Amino acid sequence: MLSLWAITLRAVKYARDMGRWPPDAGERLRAAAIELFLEQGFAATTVPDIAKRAGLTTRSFFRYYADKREVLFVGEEELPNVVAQVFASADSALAPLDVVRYGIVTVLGPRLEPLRGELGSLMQIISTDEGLQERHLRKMSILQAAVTAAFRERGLVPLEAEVAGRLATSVYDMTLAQWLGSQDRTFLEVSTQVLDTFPAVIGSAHCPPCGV
Amino acid sequence: MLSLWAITLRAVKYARDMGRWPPDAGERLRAAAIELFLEQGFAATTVPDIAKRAGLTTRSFFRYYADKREVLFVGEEELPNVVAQVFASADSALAPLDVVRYGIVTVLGPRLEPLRGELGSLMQIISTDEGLQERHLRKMSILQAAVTAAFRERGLVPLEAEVAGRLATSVYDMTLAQWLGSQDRTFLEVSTQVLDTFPAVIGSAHCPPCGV
DNA sequence: GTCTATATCGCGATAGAC
DNA sequence: GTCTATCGCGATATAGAC
Repeated sequence: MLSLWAITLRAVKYARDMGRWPPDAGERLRAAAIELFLEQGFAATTVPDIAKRAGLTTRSFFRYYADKREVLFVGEEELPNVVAQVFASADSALAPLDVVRYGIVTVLGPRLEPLRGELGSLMQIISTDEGLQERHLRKMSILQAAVTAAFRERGLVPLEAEVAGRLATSVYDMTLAQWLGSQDRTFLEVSTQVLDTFPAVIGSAHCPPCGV
Repeated sequence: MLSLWAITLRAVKYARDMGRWPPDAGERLRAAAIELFLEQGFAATTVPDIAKRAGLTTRSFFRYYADKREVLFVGEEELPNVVAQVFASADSALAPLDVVRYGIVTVLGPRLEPLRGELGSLMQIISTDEGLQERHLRKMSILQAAVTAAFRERGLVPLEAEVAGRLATSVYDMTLAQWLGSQDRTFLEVSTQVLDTFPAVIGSAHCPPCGV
């Protein structure tokens, strides 16, 4: 009975100004979750904790997120779009690694540079939990699949496309880690250093033009 | 006391019958799990199912494996040893990619070639479940860390070592997938093709000696 | 080995919004 | 009325505590 009253009162409270329910339930849940993860740690935070802070129930949490980890990976479904955007505007004469460089300079860098603080919080939480690290690896795997597909459409044979996709993903992942771990380097500075390391490690094996 | 007797009796019995049954509880649990995963699928198989088929209790399962996925990843802790074995015998003049080639030819190929059937079953199960794919990615990540550490001890600077570690892991992962997906190619044939794809994709981008 | 917290999800009911 | 977001209840399974 008491709970029925509470529901009714809350309903009345919101009916006037902003609709039946408080808006952006998903975003409120996400904010509450990140707060709690930072305060108490990921493992120590339960879904009921999160739901309570967001003013919702456990059941509602699972309507928005398949599991506790997903709140840290929203927006992932946009990755293929970002990849497509890069490839659509990239000069078709560019070598694979230069397509990656182009994408970082024109799209990834500008997008990520302003988000340093937020990304730092996310990666800091992720680093504390094995399950989250696995989830991060899957995210990279999804990105890799998207890049591989794009390189294939660009004309690379499947094996070359997958290699290119893996290279691109490695560059991204390494750059992100180095950048967030550094004090004052820009994303672009770090990315350039990472990119140039690949030919340095592999390049000595073979170079058709000069025969080395 | 009773359990001690049981263990002793079983040990004697198995010594006689030469492993007509799996030799120990962990291995019996693993065999039961893989059977059930193949029969009913990973998600549809519960830990009580596995324990029952192995003649043990749910509690016992968790004494041997941290979770349901781990039965498919036993032996992973040996990976760093394998890596160390390769690097210990590799000519110190070899370029990074040639160290990888050397390790595949001398250690990985001979080890994996006879296990094709078993590895095929494992990868087939893994491909059906997202959680298992994540776990596989973490296994690759652990391998990568081991290779990176080994390259660092070999004298590469950290960034180069990580690139080399990622390259090595990609070669392994791609080779495994291509090999298991093919009909009659050997692990070594596939690995050579994969290895040669890396310079082909990267080489044309930049070459310090000739400036191209 | 037993007990229990917690994650996850299916189902039906409810309360406005349109 | 239909639709949608949410709640409440309960069932199952995992996983860890005692």
